Amino acid sequence: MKLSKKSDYALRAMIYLSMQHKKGAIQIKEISTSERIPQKFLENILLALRKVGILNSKIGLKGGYELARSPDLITLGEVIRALDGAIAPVDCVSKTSYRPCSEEVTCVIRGVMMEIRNAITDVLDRVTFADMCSRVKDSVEKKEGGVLTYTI
Amino acid sequence: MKLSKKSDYALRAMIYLSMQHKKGAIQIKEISTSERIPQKFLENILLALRKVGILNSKIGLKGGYELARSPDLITLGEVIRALDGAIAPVDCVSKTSYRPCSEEVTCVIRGVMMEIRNAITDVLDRVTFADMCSRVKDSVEKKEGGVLTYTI
DNA sequence: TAATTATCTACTAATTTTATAGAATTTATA
DNA sequence: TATAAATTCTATAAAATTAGTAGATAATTA
Repeated sequence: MKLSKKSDYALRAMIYLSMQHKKGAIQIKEISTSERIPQKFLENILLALRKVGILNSKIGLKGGYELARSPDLITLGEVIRALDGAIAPVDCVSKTSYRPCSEEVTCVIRGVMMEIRNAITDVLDRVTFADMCSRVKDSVEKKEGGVLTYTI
Repeated sequence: MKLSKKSDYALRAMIYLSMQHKKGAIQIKEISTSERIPQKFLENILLALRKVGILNSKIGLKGGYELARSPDLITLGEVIRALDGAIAPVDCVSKTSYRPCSEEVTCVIRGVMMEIRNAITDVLDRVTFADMCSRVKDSVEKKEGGVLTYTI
């Protein structure tokens, strides 16, 4: 029941990009140093997000990545699915990678896992990166002294 | 976000034992063949459940395993934690294996993961093996022809 | 005493996760 | 048009976790 490093990095990178939305392309290197994510690993992650249409990229000098859509139209669930595949705890209750379990007809574990999957996706498919930005801002404002930096 | 084979096997074995509650010790071999679980693997699993006080065992002829408590006093969460450790998607929101995340003060991912952890444990710490037994029985009754066997 | 059953210690195999290497391609701009 | 800077692509490697196995030991019953 663990979030992979890959998805964790992806969420952080996505929050970073959402905070800079509409400010042009951001380079991998900038994200990787700011968020302390191994650069080569982050390359793979951002590439995957581009391939599913969450990010746009520009090659060459002054190139980089930016959101393909407004942050309020991208959910955490979409990002996690792009990297880790199905969110469901067992495949027999997955929408995106359904496979029947061995004894589906009377599988009672299935019922419980379905409840859990729904509970998880209720959160992940509802929360957008616009929400995450608000939370970051709230979190920054609450800090005494009002330092201008924030960390994801 | 995947349930391990180990936990899946454990749940199936526990449901099997719950269905036979108060009928004396059940041998590993019987569970392993009925539920199609590799016997040696199941040994490890049942041993782990005994060590945390969920099962009792008897060695020797006519020995075997049985529940240490009534099925309505054992939750799915307790079993999964015994085998896979923490249920929380990231350690910084785990009750049982808490570790601060790198930038906890303003970690907004933490907030979402906390919601998810709560959603998952709401289910897993509420549903007991007595509930699972009822579901199995319901599922059997609904089957046309009323075959007397059930499969988990 | 013999058969049966859990227990224990220690592996091994397979899979998944977490990266890394290096060449190829594209682009801005001096 | 050369150069530097950036993504892209293909491939591999290292590490960690998960899944499963082997075989000897101890306890119990009949």
